[in-house]
Amino acid sequence: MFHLDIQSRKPIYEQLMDKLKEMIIHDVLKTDEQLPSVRSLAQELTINPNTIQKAYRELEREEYIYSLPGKGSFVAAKKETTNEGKVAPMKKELERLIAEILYLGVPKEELINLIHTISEKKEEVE
Amino acid sequence: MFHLDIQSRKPIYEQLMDKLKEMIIHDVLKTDEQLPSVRSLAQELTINPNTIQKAYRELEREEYIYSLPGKGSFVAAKKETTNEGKVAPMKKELERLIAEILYLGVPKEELINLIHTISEKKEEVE
DNA sequence: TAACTGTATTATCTAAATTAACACAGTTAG
DNA sequence: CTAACTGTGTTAATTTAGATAATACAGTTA
Repeated sequence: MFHLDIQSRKPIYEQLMDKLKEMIIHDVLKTDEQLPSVRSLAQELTINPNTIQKAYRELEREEYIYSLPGKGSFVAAKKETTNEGKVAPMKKELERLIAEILYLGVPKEELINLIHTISEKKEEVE
Repeated sequence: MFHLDIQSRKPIYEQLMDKLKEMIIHDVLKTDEQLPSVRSLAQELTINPNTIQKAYRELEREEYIYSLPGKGSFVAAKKETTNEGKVAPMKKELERLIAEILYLGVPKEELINLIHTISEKKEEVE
């Protein structure tokens, strides 16, 4: 299903969260679609089930997925937050990253194009 | 000079790198300006000198600063890289962040405005 | 010479990430 | 009903990165 980098400085459960978020955001995983079970995914990726569950727990807390004990874990319906408490730190991080990339000489047009490209891919889906 | 969050999940040396990069990028610290010495900054922030040095070493590796043994550490001249090996992973991270923020319901215009704002601040300086 | 600089080393402590080995309860197909 | 799935919880052990502590050495400068 995916490939994780064990050597990476980024924790495995975060890498997994990123991958799953990406698939949810890009509608590769559809609303109410069932995710691989904790144990099967652990076996497939040859990592510990507890690590998978940690990722699932966090994704549930962030409302990207929901879990039904005994049944499985599923993709949650999209939920427009605009919750500033949640979005504000992400904007802050975005700002930092953009400033640095511009400083390194990447033209702003390239970044604006990036936004448009991602945004169009988003509309394809809705 | 700045304030660091000891409780943060982000390592202290990375927080320090971010703050210094920000000041260099926004020209608060000018080219060839001397940075606080490892020891004085450690004392001011009440953190270990080794932690400061780790930040400085990394910043030197990324060519944001240069160090002269016996003399001090100084802000490096701006260096347009467009070095894809360095910029590519940052773009990847940017892409991830933008996709998530858009998914959460922030309008793309807001992000484009952000780019313009940062970009203008950048031109003020050049 | 004294007081600064950066740099390096070695040891110790701590917290987070990960693994391991379970257990318990709800669900479902045969 | 049972067997094989699900998610969830717990407790312990291991590993690793980050941070601290205590020095040391060499270059710079007033």
